[in-house]
Amino acid sequence: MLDDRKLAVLRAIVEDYVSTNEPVGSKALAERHNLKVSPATVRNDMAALEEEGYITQPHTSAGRVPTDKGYRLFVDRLSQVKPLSAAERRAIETFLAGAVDLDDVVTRTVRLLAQLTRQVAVVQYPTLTRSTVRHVELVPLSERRVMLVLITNTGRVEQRVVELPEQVEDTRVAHMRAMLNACLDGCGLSSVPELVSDLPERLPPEDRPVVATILSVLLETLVERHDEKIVFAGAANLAGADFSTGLRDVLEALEEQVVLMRLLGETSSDTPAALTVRIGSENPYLRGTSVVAAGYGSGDNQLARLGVLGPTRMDYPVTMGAVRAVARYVSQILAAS
Amino acid sequence: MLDDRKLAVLRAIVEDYVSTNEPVGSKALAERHNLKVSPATVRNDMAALEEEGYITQPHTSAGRVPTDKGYRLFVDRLSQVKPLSAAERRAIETFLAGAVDLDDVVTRTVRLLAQLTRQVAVVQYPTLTRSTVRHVELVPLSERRVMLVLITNTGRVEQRVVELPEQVEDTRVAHMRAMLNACLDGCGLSSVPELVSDLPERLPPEDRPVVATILSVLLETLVERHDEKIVFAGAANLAGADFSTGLRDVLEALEEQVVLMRLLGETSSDTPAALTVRIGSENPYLRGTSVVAAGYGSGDNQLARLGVLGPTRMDYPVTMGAVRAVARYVSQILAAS
DNA sequence: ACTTGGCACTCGGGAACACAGAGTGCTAGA
DNA sequence: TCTAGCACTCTGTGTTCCCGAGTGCCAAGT
Repeated sequence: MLDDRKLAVLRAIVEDYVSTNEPVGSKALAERHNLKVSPATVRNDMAALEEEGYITQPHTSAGRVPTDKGYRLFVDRLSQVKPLSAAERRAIETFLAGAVDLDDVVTRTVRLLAQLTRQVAVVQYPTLTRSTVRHVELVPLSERRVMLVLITNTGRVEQRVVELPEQVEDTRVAHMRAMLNACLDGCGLSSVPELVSDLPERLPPEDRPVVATILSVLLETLVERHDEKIVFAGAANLAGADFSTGLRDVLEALEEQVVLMRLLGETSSDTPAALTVRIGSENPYLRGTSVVAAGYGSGDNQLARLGVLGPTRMDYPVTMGAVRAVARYVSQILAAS
Repeated sequence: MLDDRKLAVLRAIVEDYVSTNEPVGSKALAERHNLKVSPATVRNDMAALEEEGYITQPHTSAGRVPTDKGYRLFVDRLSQVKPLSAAERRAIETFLAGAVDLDDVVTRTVRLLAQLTRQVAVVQYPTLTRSTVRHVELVPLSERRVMLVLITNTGRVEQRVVELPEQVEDTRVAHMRAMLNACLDGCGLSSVPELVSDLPERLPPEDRPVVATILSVLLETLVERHDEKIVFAGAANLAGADFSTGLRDVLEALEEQVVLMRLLGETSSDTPAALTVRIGSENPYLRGTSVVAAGYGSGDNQLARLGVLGPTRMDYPVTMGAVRAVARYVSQILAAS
């Protein structure tokens, strides 16, 4: 049904349309790409492609524009991820190397990605649930208050103030801290509820209410932060582009953690680090945009996702190259720290 | 030069233009506000106001539009801050009361303000320099690495990983922690450099290199975070409004911490909590926008600023009311925690 | 069987134009 | 000092017209 030349025509249409932002006609197409056939032939192919739903014309007697289906075919079969230039790779490396803590890594990453792709970049914070406890700290603030600090192996720090039901001396706090660390150190966060479930029972009765209070806050922290934090950058890049769904909708989606999460998508368990591309109507909520995302994380376990969001009409090979490269570098950084 | 009626005319022009977004003419003005004079008289007044530079006409034979100078006069002398409704106040209270930590307070505040004003809200994190040390924590991560955690009285937590020059046992770490806390607890952050300057000398020689390393990281943290973190929300509200300086510029400014900082302005030392309004060209960098800001903080010392950014054509009385109210509530929350 | 050139057709977008309406400035009168 | 009237000047809108890019289709060529 679709011979090689028709595919070549589709590829050419996508490439031209992406670079010019104007519907591309048969004549211009035949000469710009050396297809070695006449415009008339191209027209026939275009008619076939349109018949199949890969391209469409905005109105009669205008050039053709790729449909979501067309982009999909292009991404899947007609294009190759374009690797970054050496200069770009160096820039990434040096820029990310300067990060001092997890917050900084994430902030730098999202800015870097935005600048590299000239789109809106989105980065999800490493998921708590898949990381492990590195340390639990109890800091006495006053007689009846302690601050609970949870440090994970990804460098993430969560803290909460705990109001204690009774007055507790510092030595007892220190003891509880030792207790907690002995119990939890190195364990996966998802197994924490299980591990602490019988902890109060193993303690002297007088400690139980206090420890129970602390544990309830700890568990609450785990649950609350279960839905993950997401940051974005490069909103200014939206100014130029035009979205079928208004600019307002896009900006609103960016500030809605939940929507953003859905857009980034879940890490598919089989090929965790692979690039995911969602084109136009394939996206939940935001149908006028495309999302290119990838998982990242230290070593084998994927911690979270990052990606960019842009108009359907984007340069997929380049964008995919940038996302993939950044995901890899961030993974390296996290693994090293 | 400007009698009462002319001022009334100016006020009416500002109010009408803000609500309709269209140049306001003499006829409509004379009937909508009961000025008890004829359009012709209003025209004369308008001519005078234009002469003085308070209003201008986009083109001959269109209505008048306030200039920056006109808005300035309106804000300074012709309007009163409009207090929030009881329902709004309750909403603020309940919404902010649910915050669990400082991050949460800031996030909720910025969203609240954006929703309340339908503009872009900007909130600066409480300045480290004016807060005090509540606790310093050293958490051993491995033989040669500790995590330094700094907790301030505003609930802010800064953490850094410190690479030690030599292997250090946990007991020594505990000792250093006690040392540090004895030295710094309750002190203002700005006095930390001074306080720790002679600390190594008071220690046994074998501890000096390690402590010096830790201190250098501590000081670095203070310096680096000196330029403060700023967050914003409500960018979607920009979609409708039109800015003389392109939308792109505004979005770029929002992502530039430095620019944003300049826009919020410094807390004027004499009247710290007062509302600051910068109109159009009074703003550095972004001249097409207005900024309404106020300081906030627990008790007397102003910790940081918050505010909104919007088109010059905004409803100043309402916006100022919202900013003032939110600043007060946040201050309360911070003082209580 | 596919490709090519030719040709008539169809729209969108821009230029030219006219026109109504809103608003102004000015002058003369109350 | 205010008001009424009047002539003038714009912008925005609607209309018309035309050009050109692009198409679909057909018949001829390879």
